[in-house]
Order: sequence, then C-alpha cells, then structure tokens
Amino acid sequence: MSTPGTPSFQPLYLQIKALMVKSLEAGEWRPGEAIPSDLELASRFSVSQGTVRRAIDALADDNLVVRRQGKGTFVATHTEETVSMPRFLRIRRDDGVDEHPGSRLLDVRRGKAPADVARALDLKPGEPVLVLTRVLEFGGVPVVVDEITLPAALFRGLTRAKYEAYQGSMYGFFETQFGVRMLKARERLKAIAADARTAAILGVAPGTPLLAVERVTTTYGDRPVEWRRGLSTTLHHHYLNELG
Amino acid sequence: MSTPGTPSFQPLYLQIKALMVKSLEAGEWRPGEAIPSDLELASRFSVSQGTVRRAIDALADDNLVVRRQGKGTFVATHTEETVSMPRFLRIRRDDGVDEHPGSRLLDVRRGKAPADVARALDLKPGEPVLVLTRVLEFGGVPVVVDEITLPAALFRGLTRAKYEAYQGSMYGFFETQFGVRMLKARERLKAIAADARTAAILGVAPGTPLLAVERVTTTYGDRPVEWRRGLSTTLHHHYLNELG
DNA sequence: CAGTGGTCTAGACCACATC
DNA sequence: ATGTGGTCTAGACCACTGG
Repeated sequence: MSTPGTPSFQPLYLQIKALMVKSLEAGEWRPGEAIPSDLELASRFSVSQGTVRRAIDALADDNLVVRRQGKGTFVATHTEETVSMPRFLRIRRDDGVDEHPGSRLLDVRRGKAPADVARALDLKPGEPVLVLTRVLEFGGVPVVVDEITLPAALFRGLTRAKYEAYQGSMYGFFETQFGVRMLKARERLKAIAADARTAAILGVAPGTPLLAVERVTTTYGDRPVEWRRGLSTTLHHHYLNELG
Repeated sequence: MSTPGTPSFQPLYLQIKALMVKSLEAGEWRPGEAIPSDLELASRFSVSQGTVRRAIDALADDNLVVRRQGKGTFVATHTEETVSMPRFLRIRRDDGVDEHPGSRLLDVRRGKAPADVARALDLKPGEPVLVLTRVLEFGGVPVVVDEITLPAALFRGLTRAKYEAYQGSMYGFFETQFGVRMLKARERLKAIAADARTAAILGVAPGTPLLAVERVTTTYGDRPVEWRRGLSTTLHHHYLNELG
C-alpha cells in the first residue's frame, strides 16, 4: 500500500539527482564552477557511470548545469549572459536584430508587500520588500518599464549604488551579491492601456496599448523570490515564444 | 575537411531518429497508433536496444511520439486533446479554472495570400489560401478571435460544413482530414487597440487593449503550414508562459 | 502470464579540449 | 598524452499493462 500521488518507486538516477541538487543549493559547487567529473561522481555515489550520467543529464535538462564536451560540467550561471541574450528575456526587436538591451535603474525603495504580491511571494501581507524600477533600452530606445519586488530579507544591503557598481545582468547581480539563484519563472501576459507615468517614460501617448508581463521567479524547491511586472511598448518590439 | 557549420560527425542514435522521422512523415506509423517495440526496432536497424531507445527518447522530447510504460510507444496526435487543454493554447482564465474552451466558426473564405502572410508561409504572393475566422469561448464567453490562414493546396475540400461535422480540436481536424500535422509553432505577441468589428465580437469597447498573438505553425522539416492571428481580451484571461 | 517500456551495470571506444 | 564528456553494446533485472 502506497500513498496515492506519491511515487512508490524512485529510480536511482533521480535519487542521485536529488543529492546533487542539494549540493548545488548548499553551495558545495558554485555558479560558473565545474562539478566533479562523471567518473568521480560515480565512485562518490557508488553507482555506475551510466547512472550518474542520467542524473547529470536531468540536471542539464533543468538548466541547473551545463555540459561542455572535453571540458567538464559547469554549474549554470546568469553571469555569463552579458554577451548573449539574458535567458529569461523574451522581448525582441521586430526587425530581427539580436541586440542585448541596456538597463537603467530609475528607483530603489523599501516598502511593504501588498496582499497580491505577498501571496505570490509566499510572504505575509506587509512584510518588508524592496521595489526596483528600471527601464530596458534597445539601441538607446526605452522599451520596457520593469517594477521588481524582492523580499527584503533575502536582499539585505541592496542599494542603488551597489547595483550601479555591478557590471552585468540583474540576475547575475542577485546571484553573485546575494546568493539568490533564479531558476524558473512563470509569466502571465495581458494587454493594458498605458498610464501617464509609464507613457512618459516610454515616449508613447497615454492610453497606448502596452504588453503587461507579470512574472513570478523561483529558486530551488520552487520557492518564489521575485515578483515582477513589466510594461512594454510593442510598436517596434514583440514578445517571442516558441511552442514545441 | 568538412563544411563549416555542418557537424562532421552524426551519432548513430540521431541517424536512427532521422530514419524514424521519415517513417512518421511517410505515414508508415499513423497518429495515435503504436510504433514497433524497442526490441523490434533494434533488430530492424541492427543496433542495440539502448541506441534505439535514445532515438525514441529524442523523438519523445520533440513531442513526435509518446511513451507509455507497459503499453508501447505511440505516435503523437492532436485528436486526444478533446478532454485536456489543447497543447498549443496558452490562454487561461484568471481565476485558475482549467476549462476546455469552445470553438465557434464564423467564416470560411478563399483568398490570395498578401505579401506578409505569403512570406511567413513560404508561398508566392497571391497564391490561393483559405482564411477561417473563429471565436474561442471560455464558459460561453467569447475571449479570442482567431484568423487562420492556410495554403489552399494543402487543405483541398475544406469547407465550413466539413469542419462543423468534425468533433474535436482544429488541429485534430487538420490531422485526420488532411494529413497535416502541426508540430511546432512560433508566436509573436503584441498589444493593440481593438478595432470595431473585433470589439463587437468580444463584447468590449473599441480601442480596448487586446493581446495580439501571431503564430506560424510548422510541420515536418520546419515547413510552415499555418499562419494565424489571434486577438484576445485580457480582462479576465491571460497568456501563460513558463520559462525554464 | 507475456510483452512493453524503464533502469542499471561494466566495459569499450570515440570526439573534443588542453597541455 | 591525458582527461573530459559522448556514444554504443550486451545483458540482466524491474515496473507497469493487459489478457
């Protein structure tokens, strides 16, 4: 007799995978670094190389590690996105030019989580949060206004100056400075009319239809650690999604 | 010396996979049916069971087949989506109720491909197309207006009556009646203002911001076979996307 | 029970990167 | 030359489904 819904059987490679996730979460292997080789891990866990490989393959499918033939297996990181497109950014130029957008921070302030955000972040309403406002610019043109809400407890010491001193993507900043790794996100998209302030920032008329993207980002164990709302002009840009 | 960009080495399991894709495309195994067992395929291709399994796993990753332990491996189909959510539909109710929407066909007409659609569908401008207009309704409430453009050459004999006689999803209809299998899609999302006609259908004021979803759907070999533009109210619904 | 997919092993060999 | 990940094999055994 087994509990309904609970798998009564867990294959070895998934058990190994779970152990490795713990090592990643605990920081035994750090972002950007190489983890031990297949053979080392096989002997460490006393399983065959094939079984360890399946575990690592599963981690790679989850984007937790990256395999590089001949070099090793590396812990995935957001700090190497400075050149390429940030992994979670789906806004693209209509003309197809693949360009890394610039980020300009408008504001950092402390506040209390409103009810809906608190629910999304698994906080109690009124718990302290940080709210960052920033603009994404493609080729110098403002396209997205992001309002980013973070649980203050996880991001102690985050200031405007500290962010501006950092070179790289925002998730790279979170990862290196606060040890918070953004792993998955769930986005809800709607179309709304631009309010006056956003319209001014984006250089469009108030009332212009904007794409609203609400994102909840999670770390290990699907714990939510970021709530974000982005408003984009879609006059010369769009949100790209591939369905498989 | 090898051609740059062309892999100089193709592993066996990918060669096997390519052969199996041909069998699928040729219709040797039909949607919904079981393909031969791992062991049969291993002997047919004269490789080990492990190698055939890797090939099938790759096909399953691409959603071309579905594995069912104890039963067999089955060719993926859109005709079993009548109960669950259609695979390519990302619009959801805000309240979280997971409900299969109803589809109401407004119009079927013949026409010539305008330049932009022709480009998306790899047709010559002016080639004959079919244009279907339909409404998706969640709980009886109209939410999406879809305009669906198909190359007429691939969908000979498609009429309003024929579609209405079919029970099931639109992609199930295409698959069973015309042998056209929708495998992948690429969507571009924008926010636009509702025109008068769409506003009337959706029961919103003209000028209301709508979510515009442009989709190019492809079949084997990434050949485009459908161009579609959907306009959605996002008052009580949203477009859901998971980022991994 | 037989047949299917799923797991695991041990070992050989290949491709790639680096020194 | 060495170490890494990637492929392939042969065979054993496990879990699930259905007659």
